[in-house]
Amino acid sequence: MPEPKLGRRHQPLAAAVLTSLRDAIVSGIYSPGQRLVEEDLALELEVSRGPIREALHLLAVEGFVEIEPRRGAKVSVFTRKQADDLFVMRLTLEGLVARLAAERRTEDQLRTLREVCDEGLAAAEAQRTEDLPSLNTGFHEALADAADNTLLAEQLSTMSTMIQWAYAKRIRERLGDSWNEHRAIVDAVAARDAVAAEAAAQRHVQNAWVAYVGN
Amino acid sequence: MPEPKLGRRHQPLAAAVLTSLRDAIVSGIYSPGQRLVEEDLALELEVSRGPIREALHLLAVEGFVEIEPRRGAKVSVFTRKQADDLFVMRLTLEGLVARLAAERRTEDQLRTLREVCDEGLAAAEAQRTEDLPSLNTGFHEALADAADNTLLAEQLSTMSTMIQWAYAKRIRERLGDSWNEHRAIVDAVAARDAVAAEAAAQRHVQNAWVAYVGN
DNA sequence: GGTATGTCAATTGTATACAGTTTCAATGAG
DNA sequence: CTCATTGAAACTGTATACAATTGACATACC
Repeated sequence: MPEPKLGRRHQPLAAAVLTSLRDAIVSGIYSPGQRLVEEDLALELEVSRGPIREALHLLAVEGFVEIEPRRGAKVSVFTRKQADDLFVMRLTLEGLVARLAAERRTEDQLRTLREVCDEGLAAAEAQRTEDLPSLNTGFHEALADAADNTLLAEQLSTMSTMIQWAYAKRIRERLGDSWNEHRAIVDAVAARDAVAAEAAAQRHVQNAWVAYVGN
Repeated sequence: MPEPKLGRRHQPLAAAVLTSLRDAIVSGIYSPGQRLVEEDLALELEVSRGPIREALHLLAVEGFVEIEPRRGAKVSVFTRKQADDLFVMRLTLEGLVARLAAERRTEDQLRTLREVCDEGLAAAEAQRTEDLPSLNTGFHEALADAADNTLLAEQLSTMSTMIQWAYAKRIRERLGDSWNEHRAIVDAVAARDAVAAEAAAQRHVQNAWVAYVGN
């Protein structure tokens, strides 16, 4: 096995394969419903079937692929309903994050939140749209950090990836608008107003939903 | 390979291994922190390392074991905080289920809910404690069915298993009391009162928490 | 002509073999 | 006595080989 194509060794290959496949799915290289044959993928990524298998099964748990015994894996197809179900869950959990953040935040965490938020607002006003996605995830990570619930943060992370993918076709750039909503969350968190924080976070996700779905 | 010990063939061995291991962990046969060596498990369950590996990685995603690269898997150790974090999440999601159920239920679903609830109340009054666990999960499954959000139902299912495990040592039998709380949820669902349903469900989980933790 | 059946290719499920790391203990030096 | 070194054992990560099942297509039968 000379010069493997993906990430460096000894972070297990399966991990590299996992992210590689997930990226390929999310970015649309593999389209929904498409069959994912283990050996084909193995050839393509230049590893043996073992790591591929593991990655596929993990992706099945995460929900990106569906596996039927003896019939193999295929990229998940999302009905509108499933996507909406996901969204409702995220709405709820994002509200929880905001509430917890309001209750538990330290002054340090509040400071970083403010910083990220200001940066985001500045980038939005300056139309530096290429920076907005990473700032956006940065904001939500900071909020999750303040909420201090690792499990919740991980859940939300995969969920938001899935939602992004599920609604990919309909996304209109609204990353600029969202920073005013971010600010509202930060203000509530600063005031330790749990109810307001939760409401603001839910409004935020709600608006994203409207932008994605277009109703 | 003559006469494998676990479930019948052609539901993949990995699936059988998965549930077998999870049961063993939850029931305390493997204690928190204990190392889970692939080959030992393979010998014990009379399969090769392949299925064991897969099952372990899936359990890692579910949160029952932790895997460090090149160092193997061990049963997760739960801090009090992590358990509480889990509980908060469940509290929120269980509330969401009740709310959705109140909004979306059909008459049929309401009928089954009522049936399960009556059965549970009867069993509780008759002190038939051995029937209560399955009736309890039956009730929550029926509620999830009415809520009509598969993803949410699956999430909650694993979460409740984990919580049961995490607090296992402290569980006091409160399965009898809980049926009055169940009834309150059903009434709210019947009246299509989403707010009341959500509140009742959260009260229910909250009480379970108190019983588990003992504060 | 339509349905049942048999055969074959494709693909997954499982086992085994080997290579590379990590761990742990014994040994030796300071 | 403590700490670093080194060697071997244990274990994981990966590859390859084989067995078993499925699905499709062709063929035979009613």
